[in-house]
Amino acid sequence: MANELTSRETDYAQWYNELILKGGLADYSAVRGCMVIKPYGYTLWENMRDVLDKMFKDTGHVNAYFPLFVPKSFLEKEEGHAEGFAKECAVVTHYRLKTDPNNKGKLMVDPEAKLEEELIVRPTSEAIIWNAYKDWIQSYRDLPLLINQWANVVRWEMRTRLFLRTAEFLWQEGHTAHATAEEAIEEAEKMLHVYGDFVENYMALPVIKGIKTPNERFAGALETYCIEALMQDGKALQAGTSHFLGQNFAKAFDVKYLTKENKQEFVWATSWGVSTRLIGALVMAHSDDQGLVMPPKIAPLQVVIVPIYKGPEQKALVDEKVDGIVAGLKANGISVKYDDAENTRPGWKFAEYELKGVPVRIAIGQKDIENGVVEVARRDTKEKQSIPAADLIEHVKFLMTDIQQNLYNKALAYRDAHVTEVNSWEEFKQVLHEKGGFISAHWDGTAETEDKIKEEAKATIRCIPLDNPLEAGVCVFSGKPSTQRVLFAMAY
RNA sequence: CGGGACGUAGCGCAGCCCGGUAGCGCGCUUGCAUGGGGUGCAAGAGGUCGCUAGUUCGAAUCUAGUCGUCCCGACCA
Repeated sequence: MANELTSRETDYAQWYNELILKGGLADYSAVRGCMVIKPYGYTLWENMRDVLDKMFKDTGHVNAYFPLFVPKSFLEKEEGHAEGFAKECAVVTHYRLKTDPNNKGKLMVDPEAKLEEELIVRPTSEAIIWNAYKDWIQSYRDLPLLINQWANVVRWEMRTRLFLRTAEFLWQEGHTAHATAEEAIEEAEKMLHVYGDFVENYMALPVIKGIKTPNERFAGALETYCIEALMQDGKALQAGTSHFLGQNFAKAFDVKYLTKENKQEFVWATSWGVSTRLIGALVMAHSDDQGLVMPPKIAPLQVVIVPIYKGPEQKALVDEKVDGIVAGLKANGISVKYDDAENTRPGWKFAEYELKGVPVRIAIGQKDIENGVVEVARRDTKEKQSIPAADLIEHVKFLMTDIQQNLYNKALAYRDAHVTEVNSWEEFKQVLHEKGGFISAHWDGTAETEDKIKEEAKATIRCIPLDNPLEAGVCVFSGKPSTQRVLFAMAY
């Protein structure tokens, strides 16, 4: 075995990194904290993006594009927002280089090309977008304004990890403006459900929808909604967020509209986003010690066909069969690759496509042709089956939905087995360290207790689930009265 | 920002202690065989040893500096 992977049990973090690198999703780049997203990984992102984009459009949103650079003064306007992002911003101070007179062949920043005002590479686009909205919104007739942007953003993180936290990442950010608070809240909740729908139905990953505690809120938001997913190592991962921003940005950027009654009012805002981080979630949720496992609905490649033959005569025979299969699959909207590369043998290909997580593999050789069958292997269970050639297309269509469902069921069973109710601090720490997963526990509702728990146990409140039942109890840490359980976990 | 590791061929590494002009495996090229789970044999191509300065007849190796990347923690999507 040339390409042995580190197992999850041996070293989960290393297993994760190896899957990304060896699976061909991404590579480290020459720039600290920034990665190259390779074609296989980028195709995955495109597939995710296409589905989400359609969902956004189906809910009335349109795409636009705003500048990469944000004037520093814009970022300052919303105080909480500025504070939240200030320490991780890349800053442009000059606009020109020149050849260094003291160092032949080297370039230096031209000190005469200093910008009047520094430009910040967007860590998020609220500021630049709300500055534009000021001019776009005059009347209640201009509302709601429902805009999304697909973009890259930069956050100068201390420590980065492939897909989970890179200095530059790709994402979408929705920024909407509304006439009333109710409508804005409804929008923020609607988009949370769009995200939940996407992650569950396309990524095959169950999520818990909830709201963040004030401590964990987005900088500048009045309410942050989130979807939380559970990874195979028992740590939680925030897969998407949607924020009700109140009138904070409208006030900061003076965005008012005229009501029907001819009165000036500040507009109400939301923003919501998911990023390439979702790819990290996908990898950690479904993959195994043999490699990646891609859910069929968004897999970069759904079916791979490996020919098995001796000599050109057999190869020609196989080619002919494969032509028909490829056409049949494509006609059914299934992506397929016929890998007839000569420099690798079948066994190598089998292992390679398992590493890449291609949901279905088809092998065809002389024996199969004689028997009128093809060999079909599914990545999730690694089962191999001989299928009558005539039934192949239908069978593959069945596998696409069955694998998708199986991955979801597996992830759901794992998640459900890892939500634990605890009623004492001892129990809390024990479950957290021995079992992991979500811990449902009473909390007194204070930021102080939340901080102490974080300090002592490294667990944070992931969310207060939507429609959380009220239940009288005592805080697991402080012993003070509590009205409901919240979900704690160690998180990425 | 603290702690740890590393930088030598496309990739993974050895050589460094004890200085003498660079090697192994994979991959790549060509040929023949092989082909139902990471092929075998043969012949080839490929490296200013991260960068800079110093010591020396001579530096991948010793000294000083410098740049960069990764991993583990605290902070964050």
